[in-house]
Amino acid sequence: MKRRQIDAAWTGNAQCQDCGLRELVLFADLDQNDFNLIHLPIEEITCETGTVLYSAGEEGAALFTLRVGLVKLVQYLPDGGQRIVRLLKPGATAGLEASLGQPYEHSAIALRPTRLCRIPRPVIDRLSDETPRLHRQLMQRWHAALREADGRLTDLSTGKAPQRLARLLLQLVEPDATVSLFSREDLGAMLGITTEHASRTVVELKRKNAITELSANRFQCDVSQLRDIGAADS
Amino acid sequence: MKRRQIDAAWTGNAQCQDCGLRELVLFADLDQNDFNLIHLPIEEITCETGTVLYSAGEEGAALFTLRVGLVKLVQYLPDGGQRIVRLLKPGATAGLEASLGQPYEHSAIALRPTRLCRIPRPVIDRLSDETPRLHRQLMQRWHAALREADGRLTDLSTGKAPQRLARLLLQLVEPDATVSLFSREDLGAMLGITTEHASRTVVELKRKNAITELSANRFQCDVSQLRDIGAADS
DNA sequence: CGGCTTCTTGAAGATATTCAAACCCAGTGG
DNA sequence: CCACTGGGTTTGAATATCTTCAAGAAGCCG
Repeated sequence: MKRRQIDAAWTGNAQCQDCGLRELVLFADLDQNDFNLIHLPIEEITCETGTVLYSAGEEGAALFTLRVGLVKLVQYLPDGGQRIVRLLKPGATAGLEASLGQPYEHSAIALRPTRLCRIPRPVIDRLSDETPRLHRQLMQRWHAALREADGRLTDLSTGKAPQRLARLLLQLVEPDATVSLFSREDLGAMLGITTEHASRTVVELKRKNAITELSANRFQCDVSQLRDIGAADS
Repeated sequence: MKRRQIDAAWTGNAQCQDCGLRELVLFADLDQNDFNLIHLPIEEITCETGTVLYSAGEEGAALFTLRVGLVKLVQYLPDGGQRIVRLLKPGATAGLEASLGQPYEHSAIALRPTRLCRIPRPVIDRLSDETPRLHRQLMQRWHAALREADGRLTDLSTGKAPQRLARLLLQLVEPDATVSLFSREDLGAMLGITTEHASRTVVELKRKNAITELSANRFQCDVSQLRDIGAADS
């Protein structure tokens, strides 16, 4: 897996006022006066699978809003292994710690081609001082992140491997009942199992026809069967 | 285990300005003017092991700051089992969701005799509107809760049972190298293993003399050995 | 076509679960 | 006082699940 830093992937300055995701993103509540407070460019970044948005321990210089794609937050374990701590979907925020002046706690890596907005910390600081409207949104973000984290524990770290995988798939299905899966290594790091066992488990669900491989790592899901498997292990 | 609701356990109204934990608690940054905004009583509550502070799904009417003791936040699984999502130690905050007007996401239950302050939501709302000083603290709380949650995943849901238990013990040791443990059932719910296996694992650490039972559920810890066990499984 | 990585498969052994039974201990009532 | 009871804990044995190590298959890229 090639890992590129994000320096070269600049797309252009964002037009937040016209953002199609206004409802979703951090600036949902801001008005025109608030936008006038922004004096630093908010970049819109496009990057491909494997791109490292930031690394654990770095100074938190910016915060990211995900527009398209999928991003993993990973923490490295004492023994060198990695554990995926959270998955970010469009509308989610990465690097919230930055808004508190803290270094990043995870490494953020794109799992698919991804588009996101990079909001420099000074912008957050400025807005934070001037408008309370941002606070509500920031808190909501913290809250959402925490729910995600709790859910990861109850959904993806509890029960047998097939249950966990089924629940993960249910979190990832598109409205058309398809899923793009990522590498078996990442799957293992998500579910807390070995790469090999992740592979076996995928095969097992395929054998049961709970999922059907359409093309490389794209699957058609039998949602109701996945729900059965995820709920109680038969 | 008897579970009492907290109605009867009222100790008195808190004197926040004089609070010995000012550094630790939510109101650390407030000044006299801010305190004047508080028009509802902040109760100081004392409760014993097993007391339910609040239950998942209830309207979030207040937020709690833990002064003494230990509190578990549990989420109930689809299959009826419970998983302990977080452990709160003195200085931590329970029920942050309340400050966003959301229902509680967990049930909070005391694992030991506990003292805490109950801050009604209107107080938070009022202060939130009037003083930005509270925001920083609230964010810090969210941040801390999130770190806790992430840590639970990497420390206590990864690796073999003895490793997990060792790491949990290290989180709980007092300065004098002793630990008060809770029930085997709760241990299992923390570590993601069965009650029986939790029991066996405790016995195993006792056999290795990594811990020594002083009295019922009080142990003397060999911290350095626990660290070894927690790091790599031998 | 190599050479590389990722995915899959196999088999042996380690680790955890399940179900059942024994145990301990505190509280109850005869 | 002692037997009885009920909760939580411990133990045992059989089984299920996961890991480990090793090797083969399948893709991908130069």
